[in-house]
Amino acid sequence: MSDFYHRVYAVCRHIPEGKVTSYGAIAKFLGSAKSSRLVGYAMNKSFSENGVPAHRVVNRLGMLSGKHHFGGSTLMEDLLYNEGVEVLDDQVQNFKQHFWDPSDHLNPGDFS
DNA sequence: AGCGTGACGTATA
DNA sequence: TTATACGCCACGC
Repeated sequence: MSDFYHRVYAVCRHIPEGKVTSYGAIAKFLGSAKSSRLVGYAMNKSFSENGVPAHRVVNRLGMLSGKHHFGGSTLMEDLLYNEGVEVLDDQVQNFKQHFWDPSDHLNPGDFS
């Protein structure tokens, strides 16, 4: 639980369906605001983990920057769309509306 | 123990 | 406004 990766996974698992968040938001929530890249890096590794909805994590623009890592198919879009998130041209529509900020719903102490 | 890496984010030109 | 540059830092080799 003290591992950065593990904390990232934990936060991701808490993302509700139909919601998305950003790498930066997660990084900030974990206390390493400048380690947003690590979050993405961690997501990559998350494929070996179970229950980590990596498709609900996009960059701060709501862009599916990681879809290429989902096999290059529309899998990521499909997953999101299936949860009620509109996706067009690799971008989440109404991103602000679907955005879910960890720091607004989770207690940082639970991840210490 | 040092070096390269990256699904980001922000600052400049 | 679009394009490029660079800082960031945990992880794996």
